[in-house]
Amino acid sequence: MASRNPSRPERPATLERKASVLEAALACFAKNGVDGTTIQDIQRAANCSIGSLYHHFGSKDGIAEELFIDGIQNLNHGMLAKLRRCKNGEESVKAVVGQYCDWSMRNKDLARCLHSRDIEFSGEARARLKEIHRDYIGAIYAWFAPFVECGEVRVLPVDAYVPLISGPIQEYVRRWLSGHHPNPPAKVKTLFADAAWNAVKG
Amino acid sequence: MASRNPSRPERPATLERKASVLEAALACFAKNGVDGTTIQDIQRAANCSIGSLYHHFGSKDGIAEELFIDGIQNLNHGMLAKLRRCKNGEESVKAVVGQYCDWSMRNKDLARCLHSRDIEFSGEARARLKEIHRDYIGAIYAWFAPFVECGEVRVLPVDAYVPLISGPIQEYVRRWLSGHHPNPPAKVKTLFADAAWNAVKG
DNA sequence: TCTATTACTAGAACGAAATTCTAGTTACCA
DNA sequence: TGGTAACTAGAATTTCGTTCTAGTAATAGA
Repeated sequence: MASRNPSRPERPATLERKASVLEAALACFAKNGVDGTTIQDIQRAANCSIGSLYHHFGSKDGIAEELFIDGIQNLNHGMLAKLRRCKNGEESVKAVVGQYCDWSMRNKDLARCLHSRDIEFSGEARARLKEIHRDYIGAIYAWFAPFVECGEVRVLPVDAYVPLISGPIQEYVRRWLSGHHPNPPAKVKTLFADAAWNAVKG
Repeated sequence: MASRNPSRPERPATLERKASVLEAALACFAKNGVDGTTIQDIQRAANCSIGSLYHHFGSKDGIAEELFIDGIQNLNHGMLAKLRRCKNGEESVKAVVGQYCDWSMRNKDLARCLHSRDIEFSGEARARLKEIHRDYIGAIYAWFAPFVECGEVRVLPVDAYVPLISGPIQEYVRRWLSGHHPNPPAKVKTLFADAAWNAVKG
């Protein structure tokens, strides 16, 4: 998309407009889901024209993609920042659960967006997500590697760690977000953190 | 939908046709996702007319709904059947994990359908699902209640059991189905079953 | 300051895909 | 054997994402 890789830099007002569109879109997505909101909904909520939307984002999914990617990066950065303040494996594992729980409660709409499976990612976005995920997982494994080496954390198939540690809290949050049950995840945070630690401690 | 609540009973050939449509639709959904397949795709694959599809299912989502509901019921029945052959809490908890794993591997396409979030359920379908879920959860809790009472299984917030027991295997299967990693869940089945038991044993 | 370039806005036109409508045809029951 | 309702068929309509065309406005370079 030439329009999204301008040869001349963007104008100052552009960032503001994009941000306002993203905010409006997130509100719409939160209310009616991605598939349930039309371009017109977003257009009206953001007070801008169709042309403007397509100029900045290229497509409806482009908007969702940007929200999704921003959201994931925000979540990832927060997680790594939290981890770096931990002293050992136990603290780290429990921090992962706690941080996921806290972030989801603080960013309910965004969390709902990350859980929704109905964004048709473009090849470009898929590649970007893969890269983000690779970097993130790399950083996470690098952080935990020493704890595994010294025996504080069990040696397991690599694909097993994330489901064992984050699976329960993710599932709980997913159910909470979709209105399946009313009890916010704060209630089970430490319970699930303990369970996660039990599942992977050496 | 009057056409789906006929005042006169359905004809014998109807079930057959509906089944062939569902089969064709599942194949399409598995290949291109629910959003990625058109009514025409299904129509061609099932060798029937648009009118016929709408007569029997009311909408594209109606087809997806029926697959989804059939799938969930199949999964649930299998689970309960398996549980009833267990002698104690430990066997039961581990059976839940194992059965979910086995079923997902045996019914990959259906499992993918159950994990997909892009079916827009009608109010009617939502109600039906709620009812199915209520019955199922009721049966599950009834099965486990004695083990909790005798202390073999821990007392926990009710909403915590499912995520603690099934969260990890569900997350693992989800990642496997979406091609995130290539290792089939059989590899971690007993590992996750043990973890589940550890999380809830008394 | 003037001018060329390009970001940006706007909304009408277009096209694809879901759904509805109309016109039958076929099976079953009285 | 006639009436009724399930069922089939596909053309017409609608909805909605996207593209196109025609501008306006900011900025860089002369």
